[in-house]
Amino acid sequence: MEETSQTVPATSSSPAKEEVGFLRNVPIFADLDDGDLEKVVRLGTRKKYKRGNIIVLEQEAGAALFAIISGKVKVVRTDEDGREVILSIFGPGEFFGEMSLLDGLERSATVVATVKSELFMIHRREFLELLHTYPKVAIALLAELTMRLRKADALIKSLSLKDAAGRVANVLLMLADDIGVFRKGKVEIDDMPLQQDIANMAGTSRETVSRMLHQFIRQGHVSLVGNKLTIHNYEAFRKEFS
Amino acid sequence: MEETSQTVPATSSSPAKEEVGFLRNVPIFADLDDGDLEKVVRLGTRKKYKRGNIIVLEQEAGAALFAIISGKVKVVRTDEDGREVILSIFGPGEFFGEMSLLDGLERSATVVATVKSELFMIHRREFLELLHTYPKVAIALLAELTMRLRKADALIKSLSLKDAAGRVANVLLMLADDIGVFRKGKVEIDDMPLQQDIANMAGTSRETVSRMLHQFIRQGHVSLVGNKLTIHNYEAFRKEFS
DNA sequence: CTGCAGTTGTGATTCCAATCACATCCTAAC
DNA sequence: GTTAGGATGTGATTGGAATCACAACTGCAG
Repeated sequence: MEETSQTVPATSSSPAKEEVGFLRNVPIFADLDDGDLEKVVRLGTRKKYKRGNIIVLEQEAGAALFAIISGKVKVVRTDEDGREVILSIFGPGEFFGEMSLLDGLERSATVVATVKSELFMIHRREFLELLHTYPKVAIALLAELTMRLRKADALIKSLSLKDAAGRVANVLLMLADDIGVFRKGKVEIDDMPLQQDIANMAGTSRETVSRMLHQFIRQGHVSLVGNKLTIHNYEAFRKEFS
Repeated sequence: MEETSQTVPATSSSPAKEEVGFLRNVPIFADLDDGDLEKVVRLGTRKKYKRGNIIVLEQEAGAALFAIISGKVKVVRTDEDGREVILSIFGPGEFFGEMSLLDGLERSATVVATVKSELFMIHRREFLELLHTYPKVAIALLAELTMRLRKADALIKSLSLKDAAGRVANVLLMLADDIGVFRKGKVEIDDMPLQQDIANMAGTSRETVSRMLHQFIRQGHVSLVGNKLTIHNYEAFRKEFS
């Protein structure tokens, strides 16, 4: 898949047309029609980041909404002594940065590109306009925030009530839901995160993640080939580690 | 404070007028003017609950928005073996139930009245109408959900990175922010929750909460008289247990 | 007042998981 | 290929907090 941004669009003098495609995968914009999407595209800019680049920094006042065109980012909060929690991992079609944008408070987390990524950025002013012009977007945003709250609540429950095995299992199940490929009861998770990152999502240590993963393998719940993990029976696995 | 619902309103045939008062304390309705508030009041109904009553039950499909007129509720999720996490505690002016309402999914938590409470309830259909009629409400709701996400993220960080002392301190600080009275660097929290409930917010055991509370007292950070806890130096306490 | 259910305080014990400490394995660069 | 840095596997040790077990206190009901 190569960029073809030099292709001349048929109906407009702006270099849009096929650029609006990625916006259609972004849930909060999905309801808009082509014309509106083009307007949205013109409100923002594209930005590229290399693996490890910081996209937004905790405590910065800046405010913009980012949508991921390609790549992957993690949203983290960090300790005084450098230990980090991963609050979310986002991929293509997902967006972030809406929080300080909606309430004007400073950013509460840092966002880092975990691989080379291209993002679409809209500044606060433009986004708020958008929100008022297209109530649909506001409603879609409500749905998205709701989903995130549900996920956050589930994570809180897991962190509060489960032991290390349960918390690691929970992360695997979250990954399955997010990026897994379901096929006949099995789920394949290509492109597993590093064990350290799993640990930072599960609120445990890297070593414990390693041990739990192998425990799951010994128990026949999952198998791991290279970077691809397979959960053999999603329902059974979920049930065992609620 | 006695109910005076039989007082005849001056301008309307409905028994509204002084009933709209409580809605003004509800952030998502705060921007509406008197006339609109009266309409809102007529869309819903009042309900009373006794201490311990279940207001909404996890996994129910039902959908309604509840605003608290008086009293206090806790939002909990429960284990197979009965252990519970408290996700939030809400008091007068706060609302809940918007999630399954916005995304149509089943409820993900149970809500229980912790004291005698009176609630105002609006059904899904009416609320969604409201959302479309008054975009202001949608925007205010976005702000509220954002705040809840911030709180959830902070809790996740606390649960992931801090030890028992830090997590209990964190709950005290949350309570301070929510219901504390600030005066010259000190914060008084009247009406402290049960230790068991603090434990269920901090992801620890009741015994540990007891020990940590006494540790804080020995260290001079807080004092406890009857049911009132005082944090002697909010900033210092926060800093020590970030 | 008496009693009882609910709440809290505190020791003793147990055990899970963090940490420490390496060995090993990978892969990506040279 | 060789090498180096990152990532992972796994034992040994330790510590923090859950759990168990009661005692003490509190308030409310009768």
